[in-house]
Amino acid sequence: MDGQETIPPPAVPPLLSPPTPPFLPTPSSSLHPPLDTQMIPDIDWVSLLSGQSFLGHDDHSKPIIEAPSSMTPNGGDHQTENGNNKEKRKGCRFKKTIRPRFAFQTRSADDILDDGYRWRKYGQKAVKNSNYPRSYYRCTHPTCNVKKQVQRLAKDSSIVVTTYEGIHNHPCEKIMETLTPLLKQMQFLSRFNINFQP
DNA sequence: CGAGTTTGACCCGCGC
DNA sequence: GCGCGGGTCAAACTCG
Repeated sequence: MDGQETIPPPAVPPLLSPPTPPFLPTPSSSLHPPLDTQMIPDIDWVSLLSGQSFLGHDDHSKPIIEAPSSMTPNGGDHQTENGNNKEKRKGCRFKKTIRPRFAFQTRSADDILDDGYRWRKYGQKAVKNSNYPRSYYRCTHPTCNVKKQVQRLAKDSSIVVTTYEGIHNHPCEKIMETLTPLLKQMQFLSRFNINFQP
């Protein structure tokens, strides 16, 4: 091992039931959490929202699936400077890097669960042994390279399997939108030394 | 008009 | 070496 962690990959990623979907239970009414998801009580939402890693800071926060090597172009940030230069894609695509990856199932009518981040779909593929296509999404934040795959279970079409790859390096927009006025108000009130005591 | 989606083509890794 | 399957690109298209 050359210093790199090799996480034993599940040959076929088992579709584990969730400890935790990383969708964010924000107070925003625009969010539509899946109908049947479970939350991990100990998840570090602060770290998650602040864009820090929430994986592996403790035993209980292990990702559901740790995939070993996801193929990411140029270590994850792949931009062809000239779109027409397909030759550049040769050889620099699919560099193997280790990125945190985890999946979870949700029972939902919607394929896309609103996790508070903004996603842009960049592909869709029919998957073998499945009637449902797999959709590929990328975080729209300019410096963030998190991806996710969304696919319905062939056996149970009401279950959506979402696989996240990478960690957001920016706060969740929707939560920040919601929390910012709240925090300002708290700051304002704290000036007058108001204690919130029961 | 900009942002997001669709979709066919392309590329790569892997198993045989 | 070849074919298959999965992942990504990018032009065309749609939508607000």
